[in-house]
Amino acid sequence: MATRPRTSTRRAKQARQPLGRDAWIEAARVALIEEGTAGIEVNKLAKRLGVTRGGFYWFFESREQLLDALLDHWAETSTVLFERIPKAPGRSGADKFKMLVDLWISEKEYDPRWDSAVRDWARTSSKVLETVHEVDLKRIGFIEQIFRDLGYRGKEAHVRARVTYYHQVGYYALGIHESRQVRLELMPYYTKILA
Amino acid sequence: MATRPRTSTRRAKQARQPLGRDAWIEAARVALIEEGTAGIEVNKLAKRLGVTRGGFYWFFESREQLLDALLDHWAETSTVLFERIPKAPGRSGADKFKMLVDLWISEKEYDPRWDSAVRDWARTSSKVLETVHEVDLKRIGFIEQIFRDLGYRGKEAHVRARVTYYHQVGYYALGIHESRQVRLELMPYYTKILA
DNA sequence: GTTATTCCAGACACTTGTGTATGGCAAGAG
DNA sequence: CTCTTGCCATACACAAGTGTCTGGAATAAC
Repeated sequence: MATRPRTSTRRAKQARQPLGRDAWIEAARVALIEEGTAGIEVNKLAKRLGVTRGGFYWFFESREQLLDALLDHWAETSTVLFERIPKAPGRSGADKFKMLVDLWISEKEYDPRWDSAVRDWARTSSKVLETVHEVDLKRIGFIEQIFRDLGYRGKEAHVRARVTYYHQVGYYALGIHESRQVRLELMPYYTKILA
Repeated sequence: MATRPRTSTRRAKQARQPLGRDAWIEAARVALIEEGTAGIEVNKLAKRLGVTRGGFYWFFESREQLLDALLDHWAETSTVLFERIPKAPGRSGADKFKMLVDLWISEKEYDPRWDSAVRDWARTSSKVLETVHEVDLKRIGFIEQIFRDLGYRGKEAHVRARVTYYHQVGYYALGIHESRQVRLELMPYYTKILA
């Protein structure tokens, strides 16, 4: 009665290294970026992690609960990068604007795909949409502060912040992949127009 | 042996009025907007149309073929609105810019949700992404022409067209719903900054 | 060295979607 | 009126996903 080779089924021959709740969330994040919410399937995530679904329900009650956790994760980590720019001590308005552009162009700390994926998700989930709105308003507020430091007042600072932010969101929404160099070449024009 | 009330099962008591291929595509379009590609299910569309899936496979070989038809439909009808603006006879650059803003704000001919939905779709389908890219480039070309009519030259016209277009895409991507009045109030600022 | 806890494998029942096959009504052609 | 063609209902087979349950291995606790 063919006993299965139980031991070698393990994720490697390494010592036991349990996944933990965060690993499932991270896998869900990647899946969301690559395939959208429809791609977040417990089976697929398990395969991606090199296990079966067995352990999933130890961490989460349901797939729905995983999605909630994923959204929370995004909300927690998506405003910090913008918040610290206007609050940077001893920097001029021009410096801060440059910091903002760098944040977007370098794409090191800020991952636009992560952002875009959540935004897609929001289009079909009012709950997610609400969260995204809150984050957007916070970010625009921070950018508006930058334009105030540049000397703009009132509504003009607000509209300039909007144009800047919406433009960037649109850029990512288009799914363009321009080289870093091309984007740097266009930067002076952007600076002239916006700031 | 309980014969079913066959006659009254019909979509109404009206005379027979077959759906036709386009009706299925239109239903798919609505479903895409409301729920994304995952929401495009043959069963749901049938329910929406008041029939069963019986007739679907008379028009389409598969669900996949419906999606292809839907993408084609979008590509065919999504550049025309932009194309005719720069080609409008006897209009100044300022007029044309205003026509562009009107096209976006009125949201009569141009349905931003239809656009956004396809863009979301493109994020997880390279085939769709390709089509969307082509459309975007065409549109930006038309807008660039408007800025040339406004007197801008070379790269500046190009970047201004980009900022304008990307900003608008971003605006819709954010899923904001501002009143027409609010948007009209902000318009002078936009005009000052962009044109 | 027991014992308990943590995490995972695999089988099961259930649900929901696709595509096929068959039969039948309705409307126009003859 | 008859017959053909267009369009739809319904039943069926199949595939794929979710959530539950049971058992078992690996590690930590004692």
